[in-house]
Amino acid sequence: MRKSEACRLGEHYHSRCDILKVLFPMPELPEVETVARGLRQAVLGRRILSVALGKTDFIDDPAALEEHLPGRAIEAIERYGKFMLLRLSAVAGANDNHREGDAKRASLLVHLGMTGQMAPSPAAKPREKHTHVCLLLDDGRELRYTDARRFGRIAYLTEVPLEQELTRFGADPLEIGKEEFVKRIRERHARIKALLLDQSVLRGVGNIYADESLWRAKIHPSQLGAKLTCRQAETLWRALQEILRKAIVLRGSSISDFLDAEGQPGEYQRRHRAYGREGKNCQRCKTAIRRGIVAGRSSYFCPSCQRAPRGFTVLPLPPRTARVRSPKPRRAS
DNA sequence: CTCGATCCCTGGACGC
DNA sequence: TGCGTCCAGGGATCGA
Repeated sequence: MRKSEACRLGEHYHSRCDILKVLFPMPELPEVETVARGLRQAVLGRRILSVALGKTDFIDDPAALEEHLPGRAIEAIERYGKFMLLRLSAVAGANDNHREGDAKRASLLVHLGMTGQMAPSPAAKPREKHTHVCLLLDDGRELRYTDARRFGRIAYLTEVPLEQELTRFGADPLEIGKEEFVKRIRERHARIKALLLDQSVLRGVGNIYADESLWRAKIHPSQLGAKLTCRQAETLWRALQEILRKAIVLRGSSISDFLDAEGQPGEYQRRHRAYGREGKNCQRCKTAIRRGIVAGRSSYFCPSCQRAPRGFTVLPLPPRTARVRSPKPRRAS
């Protein structure tokens, strides 16, 4: 239940990466979609034999995992916003329907938080540091969840609680229609950046793709939703969809540092136009991209293309030291 | 309704 | 080289 050193799993650190072991620094919709697709290919149909847990403070009900996962097969893997949904079979041979839901279908809800990773691994392979959930599969592999910061979340949910859980979220940004999007944005007085990040408005958008779509649509993150023109809101809708679709095709945004070995991390970070580009030129107008805090998050924007509402505070550019930023000279591998 | 502050947690960046 | 400090960031929560 709590962080007990006693139930800590292995501390070995091995950084060989399979194609599935990609570190996404902040998984949003495209990254989660990428992981879900990989898992679908790798573990669909496998049955869970047993469960081993490490730290469990990010798991809703750890005991429920140990009790209810063994014996179930992974029947489907879906993405819901930034969540992955592992659909599990009913327990084989159990047909006692007096046990409310427990023998029926259920799901494992997984949120990767900031640093979560989920990937299969040979059971014999030493567990990486911060591995907190290991699901032994019927093919001799383990489906492992590792998460250094434990900002993620894992929950075992039967059908009704799952439904209740999912109703808290807004529309999928790739599915929402233009009119609906425009309406939802323009009826709100919050800042557009806050609205894009609000999972009950849209599910799956995070800091990177919010900034990228706002840059593309030439809208300042601090602008109020209600103050957008219909035209602006429509442009934003289109920008958001195009960017998310492209990012999925490019397997999301990962960190260039991690691009080594045979891993095929995302490529979308190369396409970032605003996010993380403070001080660099806007690729439309050459003005230096700036940073400010909106909705409590770092927000990157072009002060020229994206006109700020009155009273917005831009953060001063950091001292430009000799930031040659050579990507880690070399690494013995 | 909306906002900001606070907490969770760790690794990486930075300063000395 | 090593240590201390600061900070990011998704989300929940609480008070203003």
